[in-house]
Amino acid sequence: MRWQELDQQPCSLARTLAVVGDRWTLLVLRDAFLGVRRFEAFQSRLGVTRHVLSDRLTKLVTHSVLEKRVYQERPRREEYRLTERGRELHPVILHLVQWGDRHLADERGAPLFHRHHQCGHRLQARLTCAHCGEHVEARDVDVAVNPAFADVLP
Amino acid sequence: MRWQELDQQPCSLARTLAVVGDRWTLLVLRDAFLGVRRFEAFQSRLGVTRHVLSDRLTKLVTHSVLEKRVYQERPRREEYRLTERGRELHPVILHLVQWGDRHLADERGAPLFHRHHQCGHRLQARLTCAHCGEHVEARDVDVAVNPAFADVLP
DNA sequence: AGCATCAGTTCCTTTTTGGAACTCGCCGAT
DNA sequence: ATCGGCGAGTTCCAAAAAGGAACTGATGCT
Repeated sequence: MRWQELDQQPCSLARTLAVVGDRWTLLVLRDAFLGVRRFEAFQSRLGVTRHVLSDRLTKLVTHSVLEKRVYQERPRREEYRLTERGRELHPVILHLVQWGDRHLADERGAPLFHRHHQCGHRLQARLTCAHCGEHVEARDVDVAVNPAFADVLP
Repeated sequence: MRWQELDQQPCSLARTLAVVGDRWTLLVLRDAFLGVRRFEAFQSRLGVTRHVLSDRLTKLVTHSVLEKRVYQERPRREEYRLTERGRELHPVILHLVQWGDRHLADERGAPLFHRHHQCGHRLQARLTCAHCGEHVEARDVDVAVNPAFADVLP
């Protein structure tokens, strides 16, 4: 299979990665969550080539993760802002960050501190079940094939 | 910046992506969570080239996300199993899957159904604060630079 | 007129992927 | 004892993506 054909797979992870799984894309989103909106700002913060950045931003706009908004006429300039869809990717980034904080930090600890605004404590992310509210781990999840996909999935 | 230098960045997201951010890596982990352990099985399910698969598995073992375990001598054969570190990446995959379920599914719905074993309901993942238990969204998180990194971070 | 800013684009080189075939150790059947 | 098969890779080459640096185009500032 080619990476380009990922969006046609009968798998939500594959389809999602077709949108955000390219190199640099999640780093662009990290910066977007930190408030970055302009091309130049993304470019200088990430150090990614302008070519690749342009490609990633365009792709994110195509999939409605970011939206382009005019912030100045004459000369016309546009910036990129997270959409609601884009904000829904926040848990993904937060869990990736916390995994790095736990396993890849040096003696100085995590580069950034995350605090839960409402309770004031250091944020430790947990995945819970929206129905019962309990903490969920990999072993607590039963996976079943949707019968509508029974012909293409094992 | 080159993608290879990502692991030296003062950012946990960048460092984590240096481990799991390459093409195919998260799909390998998806299959690992579904119980796949053998090279041939990963290869035929993913359709990725053997070359790339070999590279990704080796990298995941290097970072202790998977471990290699002998399951047969003569001829010696090894399989790949998730470690505790690897299992901690489950929330990342689950959130990516649910984002795809919500935004990229066709009329048949999600390809896989996830059920919370303990409560029996369809699993809807939520990120909560381990301290107060409340649901956390992007806007509820205050980010601050760790003073130990003040010289290199804005 | 000349320089600067921002958001890209263009051109060319270096890395990564993709695809297919090949290796190695061993087993079991002919 | 040779032949084919299995499992886990490795090798080789072509195609695609990323890296680097310079260039464009509209406009505003001095």
